[in-house]
Amino acid sequence: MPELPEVETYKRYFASTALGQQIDNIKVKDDRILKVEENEFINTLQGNSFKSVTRHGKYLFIECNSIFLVMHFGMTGDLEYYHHNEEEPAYTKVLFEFTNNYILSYISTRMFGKLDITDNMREYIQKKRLGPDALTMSYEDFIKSLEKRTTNIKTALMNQSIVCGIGNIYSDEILFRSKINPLTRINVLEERQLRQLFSNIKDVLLYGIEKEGILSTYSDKFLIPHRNQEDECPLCKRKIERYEILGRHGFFCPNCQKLH
DNA sequence: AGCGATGTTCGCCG
DNA sequence: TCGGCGAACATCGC
Repeated sequence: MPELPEVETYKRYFASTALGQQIDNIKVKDDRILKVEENEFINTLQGNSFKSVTRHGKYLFIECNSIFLVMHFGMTGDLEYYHHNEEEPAYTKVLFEFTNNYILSYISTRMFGKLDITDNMREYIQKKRLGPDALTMSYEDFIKSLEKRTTNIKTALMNQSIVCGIGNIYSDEILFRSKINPLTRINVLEERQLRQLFSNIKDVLLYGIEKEGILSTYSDKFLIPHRNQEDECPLCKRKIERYEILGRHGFFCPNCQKLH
């Protein structure tokens, strides 16, 4: 499921369940999900406990034994914490079994997620060239990130090196609320628009977190409930349009989001 | 049955 | 080296 609001929801879920639990055993059901060698992965974590969890964009960094377990969820990742008497969730790739008889399942239906290990969170973020976290960045961070870029604003918002945490669905929502056409080149945006955009990034993501990323509960005033069906614009009632960019498809209102 | 999918990475080109 | 772009990746549900 995950863009930033979903990953923030996973973070809170993790914090209220697996955090602080001692890892009794780790089962790797499919080692293709691991970015490090399986033995190293297991030996580093087993016997220790999760001390803290931090989110940067769509990544979670979980402190354990003075290193960090890095979780990324791809398009179809999930976490489930359950009692060992209960059934193992479908598409479980890695199981963390705790001494309290509970188990955390790392789920990845389509294998796009990844688990990694790092001893330095900051270096890891730098090495992957991840931009500032979309939720916590300042306006100055945002502007600095966009500098020297020539691409369109939709591509920029989805580029994790520019801003970290926004994907296909939320970028559409943010642009819709900002009344900016997705194909607008960054360099033609005026300061007023950039400030508006920045503030809408925060508002949309915060709303998403409040809703725990459950799209079906989003207000009808949002673009999100009108995706996939060629619906009408919740503002002007004209037909929204489907478009394609970077091999992804999105939606926008050609009337409210004019290109200039 | 084929296509699309809330993501990242890699290789190519300028 | 860097930015932009498109294809590849793996798998399942509609």
